[in-house]
Amino acid sequence: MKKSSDTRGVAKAMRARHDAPVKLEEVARAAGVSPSTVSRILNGTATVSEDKKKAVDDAIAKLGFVPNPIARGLAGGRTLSVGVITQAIDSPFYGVALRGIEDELDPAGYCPLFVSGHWDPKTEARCIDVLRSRRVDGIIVLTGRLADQALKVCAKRTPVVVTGRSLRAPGLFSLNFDNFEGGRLATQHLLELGHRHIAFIAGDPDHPDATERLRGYRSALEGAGIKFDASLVVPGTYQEISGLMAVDTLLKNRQRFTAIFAANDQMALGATLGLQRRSLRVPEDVSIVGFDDLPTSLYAIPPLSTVHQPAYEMGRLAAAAMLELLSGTAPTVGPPLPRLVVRESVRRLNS
Amino acid sequence: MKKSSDTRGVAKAMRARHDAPVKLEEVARAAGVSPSTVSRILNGTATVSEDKKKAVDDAIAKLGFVPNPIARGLAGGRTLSVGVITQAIDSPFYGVALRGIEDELDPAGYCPLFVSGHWDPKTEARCIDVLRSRRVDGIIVLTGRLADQALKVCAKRTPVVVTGRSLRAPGLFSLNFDNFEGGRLATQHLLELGHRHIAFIAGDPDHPDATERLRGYRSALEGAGIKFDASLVVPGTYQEISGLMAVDTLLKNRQRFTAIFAANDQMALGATLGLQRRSLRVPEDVSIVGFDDLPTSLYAIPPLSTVHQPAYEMGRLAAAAMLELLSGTAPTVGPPLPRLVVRESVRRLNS
DNA sequence: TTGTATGCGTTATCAG
DNA sequence: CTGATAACGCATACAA
Repeated sequence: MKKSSDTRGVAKAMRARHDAPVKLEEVARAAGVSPSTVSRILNGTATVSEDKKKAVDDAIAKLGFVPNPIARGLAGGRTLSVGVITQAIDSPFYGVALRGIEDELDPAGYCPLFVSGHWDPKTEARCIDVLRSRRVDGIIVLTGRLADQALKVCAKRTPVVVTGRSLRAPGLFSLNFDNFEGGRLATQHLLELGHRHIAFIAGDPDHPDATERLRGYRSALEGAGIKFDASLVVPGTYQEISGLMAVDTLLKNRQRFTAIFAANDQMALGATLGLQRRSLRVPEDVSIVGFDDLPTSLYAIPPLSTVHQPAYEMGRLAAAAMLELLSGTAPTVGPPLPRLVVRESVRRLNS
Repeated sequence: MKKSSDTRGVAKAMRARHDAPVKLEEVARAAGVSPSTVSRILNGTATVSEDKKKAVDDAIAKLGFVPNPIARGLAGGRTLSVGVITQAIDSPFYGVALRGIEDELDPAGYCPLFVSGHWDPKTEARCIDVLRSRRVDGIIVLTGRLADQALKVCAKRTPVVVTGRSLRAPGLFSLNFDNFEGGRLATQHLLELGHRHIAFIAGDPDHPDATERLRGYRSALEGAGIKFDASLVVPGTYQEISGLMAVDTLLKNRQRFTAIFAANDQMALGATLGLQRRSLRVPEDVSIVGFDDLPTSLYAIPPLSTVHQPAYEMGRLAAAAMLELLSGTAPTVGPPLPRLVVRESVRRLNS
């Protein structure tokens, strides 16, 4: 181990090459106090006399001391980081939620650790293991397909906040979104514009979200005295392409419809494209309403009417709830409400 | 400290409530060897006799032992995590790159730590501090506005991979994308379709990307013997809205143009919407080419012709380079090449 | 090849 | 209010 055929000492060597990070002990020496006192000041663990506090603060400033979270985590059991299980780090929808989480956690000194579950229960379970092993102080789960039970078990050891479900368990807080009401709102809107034949492009039936939106659709229909017609419901996968294919299916089956409610914006956009390919215009020939209100939906052509799902706010709320959990108080935040955003993809039906 | 008006012991209490994580020492005892031997087997630091190795592996499996990265980080100086400075965690473009990074790092046992710089040099500098303090083994910077010099300094202590620049320094590897060539490609394409009056919606002039794309545009024009007309170039901000406004500006100034090259897809989409608002159709009246090839551009209406920027691959390459850096070998990966993707937003000009 | 001893930078538990 | 001292869980020179 001399001339280094060694491949692992690199990072270490680089660190050594220059000034090593200043440590708490040095601060203590510089301030003429004990390490414990410095620690106490840093964490507010106990009251310290004013003069010593000042001396320490000065020393910290002068030396540019930054506490080492790794050591802190080992010693104190807290890492000031919270794990976030999202489904795909590049999801246009969840991305906004991640930003909300980041914005809420940052001022509190916490740092999010994002991992992707890819809608796979096994992967999500592995994510939990990874986060656990990294000793995160808490875990935020954005929807996902992990069994409720698994979350409850997890919550016994690590505080958990989960969106998209309604659960109740010790150490666990859930923040659901009223997808049923959202689905109802969208359908209702089309009904009020005079539409009677409203197709529904469904989402993945494994998603509780998706089935709730479908329920909302049915409920609105029935409330208007319209019989539910299963042949107007086509399956989808939440991807654009499935919206496009859904339109093909509807048209091929010669279904009669003047409006489409898609269970998410991505499918609504796919459907719009599908219609255009058949020379059907939106909204002149067919009205379309989506769900989610993705950032890009505002600039779709035509700008998409949709059910706004406040992902950013959802992220903030989830993070806020986590901070409350972490501080020992019961979370008090409530879920955000669905809201219809009317843009240019719908029109009143002339009867 | 009895009835707990205490707010910090919660996490710890929860952890204690159930089985504590099994530690290396217990594995050693169960296998009848010393802790160091277990450690060696875990890290492949030295050769170990077959039988002991088997005993340890069995013990690990039976006890379900998972090494504690925190302790590992403290003791060994490596955390098996690499920091990633993206600009906005919800960016549709960088999101895909993050996924590439994740996919490449995961099999190597590394874990990405994402932080957002928000295109602000100061914030990015803070990000570096955060990552440093978290003892990441390396840092990947996705473009951003941090001074080159700052990156070089950072690289002296922590290996750095940066995209969107061409730098050379010890411990630093950069992976640029040929924005000039991309801009040339897009413009060239429009020229070949017979367009002579091609407007350009520019990106933020602070972005080297943006100015390079403009250069490519000019170069192609001049190559075709067309004089550069500054009044056909309108400033933009890379946001959809600025594309929309750019069209307004162009029209208000009564500029004559049959095609638009937008410095990114978001502005191209905004421009498309702007044209539609003025009853101009794409591509019948105006052809449009974008830049980036966002996942959503395929489903834009009409599907957008654009310069494909392989963000996912870029992410993978950056991560691969980082792994090489970390293992002490000089990175060998090269940058991906720009490629034009022709879809339905352009048409040949009848002259 | 294997075990022993020490240190990584903090926090927490005690005495004082 | 403050200072010693012992963990925290693992890696690694060093000795055997």
